[in-house]
Amino acid sequence: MAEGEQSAKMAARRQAMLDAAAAVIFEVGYERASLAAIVRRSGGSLSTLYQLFGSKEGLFEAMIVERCACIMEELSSPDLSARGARAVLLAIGHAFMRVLLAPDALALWRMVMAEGIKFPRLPQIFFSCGPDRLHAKLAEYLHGLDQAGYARVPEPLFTAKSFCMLVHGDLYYRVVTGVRPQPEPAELAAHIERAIDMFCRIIQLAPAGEAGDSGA
Amino acid sequence: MAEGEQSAKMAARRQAMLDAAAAVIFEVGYERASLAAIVRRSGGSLSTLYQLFGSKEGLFEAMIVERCACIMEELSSPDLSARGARAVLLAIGHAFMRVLLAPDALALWRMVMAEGIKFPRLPQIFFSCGPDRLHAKLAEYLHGLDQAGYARVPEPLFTAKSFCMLVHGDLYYRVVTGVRPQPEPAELAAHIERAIDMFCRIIQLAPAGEAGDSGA
DNA sequence: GAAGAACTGTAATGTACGTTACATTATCTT
DNA sequence: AAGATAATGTAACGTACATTACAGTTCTTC
Repeated sequence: MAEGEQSAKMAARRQAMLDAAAAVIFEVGYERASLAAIVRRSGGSLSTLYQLFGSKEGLFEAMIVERCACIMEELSSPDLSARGARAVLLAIGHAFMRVLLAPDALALWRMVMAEGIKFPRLPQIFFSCGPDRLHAKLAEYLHGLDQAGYARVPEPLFTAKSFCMLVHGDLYYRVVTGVRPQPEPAELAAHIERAIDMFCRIIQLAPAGEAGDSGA
Repeated sequence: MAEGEQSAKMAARRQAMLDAAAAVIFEVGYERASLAAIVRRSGGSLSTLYQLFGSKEGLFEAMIVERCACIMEELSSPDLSARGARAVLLAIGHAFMRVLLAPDALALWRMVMAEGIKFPRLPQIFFSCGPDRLHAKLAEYLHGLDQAGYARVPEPLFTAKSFCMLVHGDLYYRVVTGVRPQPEPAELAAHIERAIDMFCRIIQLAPAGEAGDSGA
């Protein structure tokens, strides 16, 4: 049990350092984040940090990988339980926006954009953890709607990607760049509904609720 | 004429420094870019740089402002001369993507995302130079289509934004993050056409060419 | 063409920080 | 509980770089 305690404690320290790194780096950016500030926040020591992660770059990569998995997890299993295709799409849209607009997800995306050139693995990991999985699930669902005759989705994957584009829309850009504050729930809901309306016209989904109740 | 030559020469130096700053900063990022490297590239001297821009931050802001205006200019006057609404939308889509996918525009967008927290003016300038103007013009055009009865566009501005979203789509994200290379012209054209097809369904534009020849 | 201003090159300064080294303390094994 | 192992705190090292100071050079202007 002693050994277990040992590694458990080290694992906790490791996690604390990842959390501190995320907090500091997300706030000021990779280059401006100092390891001293991270250690000050996490507890432990600089020596331990170097032992666990090898370098500043190592810590950064580990932190981003961990954050990608953690933040994007919710996107990989969308909730398809609502009654009616439009309701399902609405639920997916809401879950999507809830994840995207979470402060950590905003910061993560900024990091991926900012440091993707220097750390090419990051965007790859980000896409495979997040968008790729969601697109695949969504495409599958849309294909089901098509097969069942409730909608016309000749290109499910492209259509799934377009769904995401319409839903996050201009709003996401403005929030992530900080030119506008987070939307109030009502505004967000209105935004999503308008996007879903458009999307339903794209796939020619019957506007009323009668279609798609068990579509996929 | 002597004074004119003087300031003309200084203006050229200033421009060279802005260009060099763009080249270096776009390549390695703001923090990693050294003023020495910029001066080495631009010619002139560090002293002149400080005289013209005051500080590294001053140079950076000036460079971004200049680049925003320069890169986004093409977007503010979309070409509406094509025959038929769908052809106009296609032309706008192509111009839009040509601008967005230019290497400098990709780098500019990365900078706005990366440094927007530290330099809040940058995203504001970026949006007002680029997206805001394009959205307004496009909304105006779409409203014209609606008035003429060629399409149904109850919310022109939101619809214009959605147009941009659909056109740049997932493709833009992947190129700007570097997870995929620039598309070949054929692939790009196919992407845009699919997006326009979808958009035409949204606004219920007649698929054939008979409508909208002088719609706006 | 000489006085003066503006521009340039280089060196100096101060600071911040990644990384390493080492002495000290805590933890685990037996 | 003693010895071995690992974690911590601190300090030192080297480097990179923004910013300033200054001496030399070129251009402007009368």
